[in-house]
Amino acid sequence: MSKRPTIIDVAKAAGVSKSTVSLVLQNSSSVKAETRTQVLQAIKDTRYVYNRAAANLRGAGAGLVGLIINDLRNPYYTELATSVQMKFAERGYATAIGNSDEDPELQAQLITSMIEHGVSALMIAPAYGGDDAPFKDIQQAGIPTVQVLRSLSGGAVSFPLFSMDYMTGGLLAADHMLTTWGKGIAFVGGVESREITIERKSGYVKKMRDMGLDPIYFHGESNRTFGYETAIEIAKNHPEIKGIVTFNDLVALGMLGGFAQAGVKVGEDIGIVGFDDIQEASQCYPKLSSVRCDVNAFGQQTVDVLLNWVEKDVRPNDQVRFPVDLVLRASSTRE
Amino acid sequence: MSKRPTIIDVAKAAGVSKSTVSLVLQNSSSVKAETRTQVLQAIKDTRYVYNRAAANLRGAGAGLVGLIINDLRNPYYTELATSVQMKFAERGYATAIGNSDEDPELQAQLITSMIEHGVSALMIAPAYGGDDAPFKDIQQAGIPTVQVLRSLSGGAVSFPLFSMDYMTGGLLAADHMLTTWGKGIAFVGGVESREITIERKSGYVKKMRDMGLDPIYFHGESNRTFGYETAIEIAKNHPEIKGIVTFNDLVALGMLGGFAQAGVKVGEDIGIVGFDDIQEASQCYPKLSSVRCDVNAFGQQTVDVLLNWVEKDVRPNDQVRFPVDLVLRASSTRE
DNA sequence: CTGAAAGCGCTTACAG
DNA sequence: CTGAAAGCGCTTACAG
Repeated sequence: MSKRPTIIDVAKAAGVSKSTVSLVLQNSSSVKAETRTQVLQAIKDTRYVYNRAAANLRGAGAGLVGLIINDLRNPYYTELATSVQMKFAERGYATAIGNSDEDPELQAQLITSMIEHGVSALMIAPAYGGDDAPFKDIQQAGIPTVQVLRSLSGGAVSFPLFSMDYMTGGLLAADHMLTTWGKGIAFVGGVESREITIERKSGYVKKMRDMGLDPIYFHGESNRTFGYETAIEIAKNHPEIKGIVTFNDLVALGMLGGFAQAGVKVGEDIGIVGFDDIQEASQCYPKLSSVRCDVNAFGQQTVDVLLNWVEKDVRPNDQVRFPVDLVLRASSTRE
Repeated sequence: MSKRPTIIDVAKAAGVSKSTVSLVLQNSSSVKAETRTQVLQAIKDTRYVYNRAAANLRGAGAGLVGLIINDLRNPYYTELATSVQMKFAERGYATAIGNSDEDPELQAQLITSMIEHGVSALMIAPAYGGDDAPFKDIQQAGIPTVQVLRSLSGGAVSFPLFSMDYMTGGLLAADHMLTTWGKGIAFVGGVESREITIERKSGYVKKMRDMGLDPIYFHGESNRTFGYETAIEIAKNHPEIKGIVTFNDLVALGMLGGFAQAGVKVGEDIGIVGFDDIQEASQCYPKLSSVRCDVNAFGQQTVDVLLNWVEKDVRPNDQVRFPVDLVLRASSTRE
């Protein structure tokens, strides 16, 4: 209805040609300061808003990047989304965040839509399953893309992977638990055979095997509910289990509730260590030991690398792992 | 690099004109089925991807909507984002989610960026503060916009507000607490004098006043940390407080941790009722009573109304309130 | 330092 | 039911 003013309206108002306005818009240094000021004023006056679609069509970068997350309900990913978006904003890019909710169909739709909208780069924490047609499309479109925190197993297409050193994290956690709570250490959470599950339990498995022990698994969805239910199950039927390493903090937090319900004292009767060290880990009761993954720093640095790829055509390494460490709190340290 | 195929390439491959391809792309009924099939095949063959920028420029809707959330770390808003995005996807729109993180500057940046990218509609859970220039821009651009779950106080610009019936929620909670735990009922959380705080505590305040009681407030950030700290403070210095109504579940959840730490038994020594009924409320220990706001249904319906505005030019009412109810669980019911 | 002109990939009346 | 032509609002060499 109220037609948006265009670059031409601004040019008229400022008494220059539209080329000059365009130059001002991109901060070109070849415009006289005085002219520039006039144009800027005209932009204000006309309430002009830049039309990305037109700019984009003509070949300019869209200034748009896409972030696709597999589970926006998980604070770990939410923290990633937050830090990534801020960093992108800082560098002048708008971030379109999409939540695939672990659904490969939705993920495909999101990817298509982002390509259509002309994103300059893509960061994806992939959902599992589905075919890799959408990934092929990304590749075909030549869009710089990294996968983060999770890797797609095999497949014809592969993007550089930025993730945490989950193996070491699991090793640290398992070592600490074995030392503090004896041999009956179980691993809880993670859908079996998924790439990410294999990674996250690898350290635990290795440590157990090294000690000549058999790993004990309770695989399942990595959310609070599964943790809650598994805690009750363990309290009832598994007196041999003395300590638990979880797939992530969400599971651990759920277990805290389950054990409380069952009257088992965490940090006394049984030890738990989580994974991710989300904020809540230090705000629950008892406070949760956890493998700390500094997702904030991770997000920021990954953005920098990705934008280097976009702007300077520097392709990153195929795999980058960020270090993790173990934070000890009441849930796993007998006092 | 690998140049994206255009509508012309497809036309060539299919042996038709580019107009026909365009028609097929928009599912026009005036294309012969046979021709359509050919074109579709050509699209597959050429790995053509639609270029929104071009379409958008020529006047077609961008198929893009924007959702701006004030706090992506709060599960309540995350659930909203999830349901809203899915509903939009169902109706053929891509959703760009942005997190203002309660920062009016960032919010302004997000708004500008979304306008530039030509969103067809905007849904905003606003951050407070800052001037309303960005909102004026939205209005000027004529973009159908609703504010959700939070209202901007006053201001020159106003958009239809879709929210919950917080007043009734507070009334129900306060009534229940007064009946079950006696007169010493406090309200915890919410930054004083913010519109949303006033709304969320209004029911509690009214109920207390009606009973001839003075309201007791502990205002602050509405997160776990504040809840945790306030619980410890109350355990130490406020034996007169027997029950608590919180601003939201996050605060209540934090208090659960604080009281556990302090050795106060929630549901026995003191009662707590939360607000929002996020998933975690039924998965913590003790389970949390809460004012249930069905944010999922809310999100879906709000999307429908907003898209009706976009597609059929039906402007919604200035204010719509969704009903809430009280869910009783162990945290507030003495057994 | 600034202007005139071409063109990005679509959609949309308008003919046929 | 399909094609030829104009135009959306920018950017980008190219002159001047």
